[in-house]
Amino acid sequence: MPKDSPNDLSRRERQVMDILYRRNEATVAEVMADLPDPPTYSAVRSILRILMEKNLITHREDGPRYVYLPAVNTERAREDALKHVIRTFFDGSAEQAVAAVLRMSDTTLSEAEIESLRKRISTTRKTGR
Amino acid sequence: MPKDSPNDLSRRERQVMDILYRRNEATVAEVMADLPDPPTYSAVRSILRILMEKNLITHREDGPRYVYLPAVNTERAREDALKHVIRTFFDGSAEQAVAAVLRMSDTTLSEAEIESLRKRISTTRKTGR
DNA sequence: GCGGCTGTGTTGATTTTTCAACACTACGGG
DNA sequence: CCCGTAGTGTTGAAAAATCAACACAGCCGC
Repeated sequence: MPKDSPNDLSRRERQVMDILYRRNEATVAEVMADLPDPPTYSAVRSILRILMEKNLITHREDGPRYVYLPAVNTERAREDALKHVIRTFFDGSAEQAVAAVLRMSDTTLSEAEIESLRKRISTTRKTGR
Repeated sequence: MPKDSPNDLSRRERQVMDILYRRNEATVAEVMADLPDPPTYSAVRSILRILMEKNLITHREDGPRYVYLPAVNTERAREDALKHVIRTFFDGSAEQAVAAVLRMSDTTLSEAEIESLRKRISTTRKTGR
């Protein structure tokens, strides 16, 4: 079996990574605030330290404190996440997955968004092989 | 923060759940075969036992052995997985997520699949608000 | 100047996860 | 009939993850 990076993370590590992806970047306090069943400040910092050691995140200084952010290309992380879901839940079929999203989103996709997707699909169709 | 069931699982537990979702059901041997860095037969059974205790999977007897399968509605699990990815990586925008899938899948989506999506989108457009 | 905040650095205990070992049962072949 | 194989049930040890405590530094207001 190929290795599957996000699946190598522990529970807390994954929760923290998700938060960082969601917020793009965050301070310790922000991560802590978003964690379910938040542990102490110290504990959160421990997890961040481990993620640093694994080179999954970096940090920059923002005045007096650190701001943490994912080390990888966000684009890449997104693709990996989508691929994983498609493979795990939709038998590898991107089409099925898209169909499911559309079904789920009936009420939330705006006219404009749908129109833009229609255009994109037309384009793909022309250029696709 | 709302609780986020799949994120409550440990590393191995999640790996096993993913395998079960992917295969729909599996024997211990099959799960073991699909696990990265597979531990012993016993170890795999331990994880399955724990997942049973958490009511995340069930098993049925197939002749001499057990076949394990996810306890929940697959449909529901799929939606949850998609929602999680959309929320975590696409800022909650289903449209962006779909666009990313289409971009990724240029070469793998067949004409027929694309056509069927176009139809689906037209429909959604008519009935959606 | 100095006490209180807010932050980081580091260490060690606790808890959970992960794993393997062992005992036992059922079945099929020689 | 007896052995080997292929399973399950159960237990406990080993490793990893999780957490909290403590020490220290900088800054701000009084």
